[in-house]
Amino acid sequence: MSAENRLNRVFAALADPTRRDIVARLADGDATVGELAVPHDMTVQAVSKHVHVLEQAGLVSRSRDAQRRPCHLEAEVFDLMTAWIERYRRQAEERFRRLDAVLERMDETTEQEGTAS
Amino acid sequence: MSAENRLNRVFAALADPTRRDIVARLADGDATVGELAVPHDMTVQAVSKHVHVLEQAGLVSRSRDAQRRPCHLEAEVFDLMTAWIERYRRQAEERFRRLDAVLERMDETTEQEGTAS
DNA sequence: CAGTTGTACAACCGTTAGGTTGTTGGTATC
DNA sequence: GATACCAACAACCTAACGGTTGTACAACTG
Repeated sequence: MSAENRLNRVFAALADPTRRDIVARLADGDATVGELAVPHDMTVQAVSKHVHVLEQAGLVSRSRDAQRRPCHLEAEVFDLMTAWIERYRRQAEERFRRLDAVLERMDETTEQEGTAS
Repeated sequence: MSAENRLNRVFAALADPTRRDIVARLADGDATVGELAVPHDMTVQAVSKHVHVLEQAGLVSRSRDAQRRPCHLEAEVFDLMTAWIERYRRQAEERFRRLDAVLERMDETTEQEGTAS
């Protein structure tokens, strides 16, 4: 799957508060769908769907323990997001830095009007 | 607006590749809706909707320049996401660290007791 | 074996999201 | 004032999402 597609799924997965709750719970330890469903006011099936979304996003993996299928958080996927975010945050900050420098120069020579876009 | 709601909107906003493209473009400098629409194979109205979503998420602000309304990237909102992500990444890593310690202790105990089965 | 538990699958339903077209509103420019 | 331009608003369509119910299957338990 492309990085573009992975980003789509990861961001979309974390856009839902129920799924963020599930991630938060799994950060504290593995859990089954049934256990994950307890604190949520919805059916186990609905939680199962949410887990499936997290699985498709690569944020959760499942194993097999008899009839149980514990969910496990794959925290490395977070790196994909932070990498994307940091890239453009830095780019924006770099731009601000340059813009500040320009404005400073304009202050020094207060005779021309700016053309900064 | 609650932090929960802000997170919903920010993650959902960045789940769309068109909107991530817009953010990437704006990291390089402010732009109008018309300019943002050029590289995208869709109508200006559609791009306008995407910008509106980014605006609601707090990722973009607009100003007024005659009949133009330039879009400006508000990169500080990224902090909200990175804070959430880092929190649970660290929690998961801490859990792994403790688990590793437990497993190490179990290895030591096994060696001491010899446990010939 | 029967019964219970944990989970998955399928069908359905109401709401939202992403896109279109058409129309309207400000703001230059002629 | 007439015209052209940028952008917003409204209505509409289709597809996807988040939830439900019902059924089914596999594995433990009695």
